[in-house]
Amino acid sequence: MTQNFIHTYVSVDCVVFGFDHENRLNILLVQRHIDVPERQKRLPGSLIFSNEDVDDAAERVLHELTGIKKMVQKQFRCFADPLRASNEHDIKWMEKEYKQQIDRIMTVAYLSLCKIDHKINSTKYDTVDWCPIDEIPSLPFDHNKIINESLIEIRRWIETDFSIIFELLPKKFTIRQLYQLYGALSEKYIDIKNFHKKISSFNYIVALDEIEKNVSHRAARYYKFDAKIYKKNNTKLIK
Amino acid sequence: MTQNFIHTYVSVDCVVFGFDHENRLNILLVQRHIDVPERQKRLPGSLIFSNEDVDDAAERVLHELTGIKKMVQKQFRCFADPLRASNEHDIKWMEKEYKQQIDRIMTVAYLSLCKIDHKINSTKYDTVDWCPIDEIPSLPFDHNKIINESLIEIRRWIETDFSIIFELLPKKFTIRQLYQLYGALSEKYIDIKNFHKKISSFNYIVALDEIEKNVSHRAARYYKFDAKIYKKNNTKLIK
DNA sequence: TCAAAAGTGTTAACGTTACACCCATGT
DNA sequence: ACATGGGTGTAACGTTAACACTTTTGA
Repeated sequence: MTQNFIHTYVSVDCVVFGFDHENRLNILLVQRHIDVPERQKRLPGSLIFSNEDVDDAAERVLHELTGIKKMVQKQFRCFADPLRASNEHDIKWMEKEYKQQIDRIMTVAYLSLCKIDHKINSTKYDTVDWCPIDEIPSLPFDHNKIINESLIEIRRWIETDFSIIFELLPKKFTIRQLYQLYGALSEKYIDIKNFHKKISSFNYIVALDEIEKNVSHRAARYYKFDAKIYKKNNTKLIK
Repeated sequence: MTQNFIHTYVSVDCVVFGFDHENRLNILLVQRHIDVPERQKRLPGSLIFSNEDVDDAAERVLHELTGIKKMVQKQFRCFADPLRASNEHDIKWMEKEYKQQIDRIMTVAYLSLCKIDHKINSTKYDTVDWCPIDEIPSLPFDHNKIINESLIEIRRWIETDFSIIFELLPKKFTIRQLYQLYGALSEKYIDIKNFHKKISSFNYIVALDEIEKNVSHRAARYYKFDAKIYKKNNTKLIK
């Protein structure tokens, strides 16, 4: 009986979202030359060290991935299907990557958000690419499942704390940009005019002097998000 | 480098909520005679087996705890502080419980809900007691921390899916009972009269013929919750 | 001048809040 | 009779939704 208890490796995997200029959600996928011939895209992740908490491991992975120190991160689910690492290719890859036989592996999945124009400076991966969520290829392990769950989770997150949406937008943004992003993240439809009126009525959405340039229509005003004001009286977008 | 990767035991711990007749949230705590002299209350939990998924382990723990087969359960967080199992008493307890040296242990915490009048038929524990959340004693490991987080989580859960609140109520309930429970689980204040009107307007809240007995005021009607109707048009309590 | 989107204004519908009022029951 | 809570009605208020109208800009 007692010998049946699991004694396992544990990893973290990070789903990093970005919002591109064609109004699509994207996810960061990585590749390394070292992975040839199993070379294929995957979610960034790592086994956790013996004296490391999972949150710290996720922070480390995110830093190795982007070069950014403090990214917003949220643990959302532990994936522990006993067969999740039983694919032949995946087993080979693990042996190569970790230089030891690994039987079973559990992973704790994290969600993170990144402004898509932010420079990505990876110390670990050779290739780090944004991939639109509609074009995610078949990934190793249960990474496709993790991504599907993360989509549910990011939507829930926006409902709970609207302000995290600004992590995905440039510092200066137009209300249309915010509208498009909100549309990509929420089931609820709002008329853009009414959205405009509502958003601009919030005191934590601060109008800037700057407006768009070289657009073939009336230029939109840029706005910024003021986190301090938001914290004082955080209004839900939809009551 | 490679030898530094964690290779660890993993457990699940279950926070089971109940709602008592004094309108207090309660949590199930357990004790076993075998635990003497370290005997103390703790959250129910178990190491997971080598061929077991975490969700299945939680289901097993809940069944061993209550005798109930299919309880509502929700994974809410992995706790992996490297020092969470470093207390001397906790280490001794683990040796006794699992008959092997255990260095580090991660746990995946689950939230579950139970009608407080349901008969508890534990196959594993000698003592299973409801404990009001205001009277939770000091518990081993990080169980107090887990409970604190579970309170945040259950509130979030109610916001996302109002219907789970009925898992905590008897099958027949008065609107006042529902109101008290909602008050214990939500920050939002609603006037009881308006709450009554709103709730009774929902078609998934079905009025029964039965009314209260032996109360020193006008007897309240009993209602039941119809999950099928709810699923068709799930209305949020507060938009 | 046209197309496209910014931005403002108006109104009706809807939901919420705050009470007033009557009902039923045990003490 | 009174206290306590059940249950219904209503009017004021605030928010949302739908849409008309004006403004700005490039082609």
